[in-house]
Amino acid sequence: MYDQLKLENQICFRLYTASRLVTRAYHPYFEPLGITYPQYLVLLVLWQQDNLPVSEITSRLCLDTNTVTPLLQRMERDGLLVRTRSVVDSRQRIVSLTKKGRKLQEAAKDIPSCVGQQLADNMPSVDELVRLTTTLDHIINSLKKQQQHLTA
Amino acid sequence: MYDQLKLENQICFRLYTASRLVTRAYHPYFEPLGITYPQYLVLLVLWQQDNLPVSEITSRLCLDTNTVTPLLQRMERDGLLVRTRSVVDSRQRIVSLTKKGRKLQEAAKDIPSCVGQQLADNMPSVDELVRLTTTLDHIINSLKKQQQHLTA
DNA sequence: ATTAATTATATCGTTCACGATGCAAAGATA
DNA sequence: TATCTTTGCATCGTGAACGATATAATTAAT
Repeated sequence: MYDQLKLENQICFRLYTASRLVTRAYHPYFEPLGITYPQYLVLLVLWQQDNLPVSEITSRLCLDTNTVTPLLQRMERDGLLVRTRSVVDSRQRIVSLTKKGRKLQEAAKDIPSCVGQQLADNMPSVDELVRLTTTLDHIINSLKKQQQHLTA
Repeated sequence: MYDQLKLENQICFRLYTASRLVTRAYHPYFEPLGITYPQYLVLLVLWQQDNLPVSEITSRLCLDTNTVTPLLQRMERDGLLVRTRSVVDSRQRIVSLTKKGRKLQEAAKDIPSCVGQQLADNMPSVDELVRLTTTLDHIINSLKKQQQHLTA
């Protein structure tokens, strides 16, 4: 039995599990709003800056168009946004929030603190969450560089 | 604009992205073996202890049967394992590795260190990875407790 | 021993992720 | 201007995740 193949020694498994459980913690808050977690991420981007081309959304979320395009199509179907063709470059699709999509921001503004509290509850220190953030950024930036041939 | 709704302030997004990118880092190693990341997790469990009921696998991976059952079916289809009915409790399905599934352990034993090196490369310190592990365990255990009504 | 409740797993439908491929518009080159 | 390449997005197929529901076997209760 190789020690490095034990489940409890896998950082990847911890990341994978933590990510799933945290997403699951958001679910009860999303359900009444009729959105999913990835849709929430798209909304976060657009609330911060509206009228973006698809490429900008994929870039900010580190996702590819084959994930984002269908995601945006469903959100358009649900009346959260519209996708218009750019006038300057008709290959580009400009994504804009509808009134409904913009209005959701108000309803969502308390969600992060609610989930954050759940996380902080059994947490030794707030400092730990700060360090977590820094470490995750290291991992993300490192892997983004190494995988640029895939995303760029 | 609410600060707590900015993408760069979301721990959840970092976890989600880090998890995806790390999984993606494993992909080149899995492809020649013909397995996926979740299938690798199942193999990790079974390499550690063979002949487990489905419930034990779901429990160790923090996944539900509606995810694991199809996963096991695909792995059985690919000849990595077999699912037999328990004699003592015929509701239970005992999952056992085939020769092919057991043999993959040899081929996989160097994967963790390869990916680990990629991670450690742009990492300030090894200590940081240790703290990450601890923090993720805190999050996982805390959320597992809170979400027990869903998984148990 | 029936009936009722619980448990173990399976099925179904929807929504991601993502590799591979396609296609039309824009830009570069000849 | 014709062609060649690149870019931006879309489509397709497969494999997860997961809520909801179903089914058969075990256990508990009457």
